[in-house]
Amino acid sequence: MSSSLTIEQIAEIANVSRSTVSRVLNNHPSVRQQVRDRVLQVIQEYNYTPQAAARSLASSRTNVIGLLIPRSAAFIFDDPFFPSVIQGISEACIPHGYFLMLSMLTSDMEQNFYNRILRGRHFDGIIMLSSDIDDPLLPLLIKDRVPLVLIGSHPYFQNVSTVDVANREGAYHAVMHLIALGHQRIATITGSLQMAAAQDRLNGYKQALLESSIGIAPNLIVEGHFTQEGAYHATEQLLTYTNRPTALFTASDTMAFGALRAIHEAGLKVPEDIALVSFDDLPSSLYTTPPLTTMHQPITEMGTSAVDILVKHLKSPQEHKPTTVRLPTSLVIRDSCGASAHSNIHERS
Amino acid sequence: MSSSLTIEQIAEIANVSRSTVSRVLNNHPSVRQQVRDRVLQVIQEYNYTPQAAARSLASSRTNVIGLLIPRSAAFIFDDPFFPSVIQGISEACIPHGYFLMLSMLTSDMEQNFYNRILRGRHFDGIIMLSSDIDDPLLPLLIKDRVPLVLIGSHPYFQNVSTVDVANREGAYHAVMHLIALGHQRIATITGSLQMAAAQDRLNGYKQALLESSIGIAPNLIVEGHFTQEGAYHATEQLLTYTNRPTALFTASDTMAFGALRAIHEAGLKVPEDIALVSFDDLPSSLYTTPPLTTMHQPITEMGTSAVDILVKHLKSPQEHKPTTVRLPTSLVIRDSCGASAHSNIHERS
DNA sequence: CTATATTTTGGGAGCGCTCCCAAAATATAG
DNA sequence: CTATATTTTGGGAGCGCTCCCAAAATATAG
Repeated sequence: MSSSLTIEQIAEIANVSRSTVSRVLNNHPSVRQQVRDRVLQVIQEYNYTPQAAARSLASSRTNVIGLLIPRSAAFIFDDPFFPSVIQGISEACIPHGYFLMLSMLTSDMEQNFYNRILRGRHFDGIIMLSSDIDDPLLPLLIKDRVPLVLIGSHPYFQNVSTVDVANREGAYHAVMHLIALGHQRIATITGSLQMAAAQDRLNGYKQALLESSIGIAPNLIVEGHFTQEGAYHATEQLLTYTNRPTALFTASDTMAFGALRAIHEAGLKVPEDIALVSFDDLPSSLYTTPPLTTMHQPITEMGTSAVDILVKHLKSPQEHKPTTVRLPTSLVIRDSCGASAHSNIHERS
Repeated sequence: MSSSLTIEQIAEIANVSRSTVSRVLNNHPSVRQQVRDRVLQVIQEYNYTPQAAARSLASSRTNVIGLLIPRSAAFIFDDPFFPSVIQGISEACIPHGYFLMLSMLTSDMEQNFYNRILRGRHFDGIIMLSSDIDDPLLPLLIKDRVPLVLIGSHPYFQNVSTVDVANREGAYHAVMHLIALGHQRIATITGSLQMAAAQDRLNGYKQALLESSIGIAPNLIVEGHFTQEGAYHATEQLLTYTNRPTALFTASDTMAFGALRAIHEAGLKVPEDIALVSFDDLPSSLYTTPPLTTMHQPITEMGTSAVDILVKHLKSPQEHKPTTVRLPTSLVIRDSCGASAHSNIHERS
């Protein structure tokens, strides 16, 4: 790579000291306008950019945010939910002047990661996505007071900044919608119950049934692990029952895709034979046959919001308090629930 | 964050010099085994990790690879192709000890990026994905001799390491498959013709027609911009013709999804009314109605391969020569082409 | 044994910044 | 005008490593 000038050389050309150039670079106010302009002009003319490593070493800041997803890359990209969050995070980093470092790890690598990356000070703070409830990394991060934002709340680490949606309430409304359409025998395919979001959505399902005086049938609750394949097999199982469910709530759109496939392959129709409501509102849920009725969650905004919280923490660490943001969900009614007369109505939840 | 020891302190504890610890950290051979063991034990015991910034400053290496995608994040994540490549890259970085920095930029940010990131030496080398033929960044990178690997070949910068598939040949075989099934009136929906892959696939389409003595009808070639929406509208247009095409080749699976939607909405059936062959073999192409016949390309391996080339370049820069890898494609025959008797046969191309 | 070659180790210098304190320049008060 | 307060600037020190050269330790030859 072509070598660049150093701050010292820029200073000499602009006829000021190293310190003054540094002040200009860091927007320090105490530089005369006239001097500042001259320095900026030299910087521009010589295309100078300070070297990240030198800056980091001197200031112990990196301007890098680590995105930590304790899952294999294969798993992450099976579900379009993750790319959407990453998009939100990536876009939000730019205006704040932060860079994004992506780390996907399986649990066996976590300890190693912790040492190499975190103690190596590769970044200033971490956004953690899709962690299991008992992920061993989380207590370590908290103990070491690493600036941290979780996407998806955690049941017992309360003192951490978190961005989340109202999972229980959302699931509750989704299932209530099916009940309002007259369904009584409603199955659910849950996500990995290791994850808080899956538990919360299952609880919303149960709450809706109980409040409507419909009993909870354990055999109508099947774990689908948040994957298409998992949901496919779960649906196959549900369809073997002689007393088949008339409606299904899947805890993610990706699982709805798997469920649809199993239902079609069984020669059944959605929503006529089995009504389907899901959770996520991924872009592609518009394009399934039939298009999905699904609980919209603002996935990209979750990413953006996490960056905003983390950056605020990093910029003024002394006045930092753990912040929790809960973004709203809203039911998007399309064809899969059988209420298509009301097509495209959004109900806030 | 909790503070860590420095190399100097580790050296003192292990009763050796700073230099010896450094040698152990960097696997330098000239350290007595006994001393090496003692140092390693101290490192382990005190959980020491060298600070990335200090290392970079002293060695002018960062151990970070930049993944540069000159597209908006929204565009990238519309097409599951990108996540798959990212997955391959991300997984390949780990065993080499490199970290991955993700940069998605729209073209108006490129100049700024170039200065801030590249001159700031945030990384040792770059993998560039999905660049337009006339992307202004590419000549800059080449001129500055930045270690670089392109995913997707470039028509006139020949002297760059590249990972690619045989796009023209793949498209040729895909279209030949339709011709072999008896189709004569075959349309194609192309990607952004700004991109080499789109041009190559279009050329493969043309070659197949010409070699089979089928004329090229300009109104059967429509640009779909590699997006679902673009292909949806392109298909709508194709379906208005009184002399409708009997077969369609879409240059990406994501575009096939859009085409399928338009065809279904027009009340037509695939493959009965219109046969469809596509390019990519994304995981979800298995789950469309009907499942897609599509030219498989090893997307994840493209990412892995790019990392391997780049790392080899970085580790021994003096013996580096631009390397080109062309990965094979193979036709996966499912139902959308109407040849389902032969279902699941793979033809190498 | 000694002289020489080889292996192993230590420490100075330097990478390019920021931070802090003191000095210089300038503004303000009287 | 001078004395003092305030703003602006300069430079030393230091961040924690690697790299290089020279010194020390050890192996080998005779």
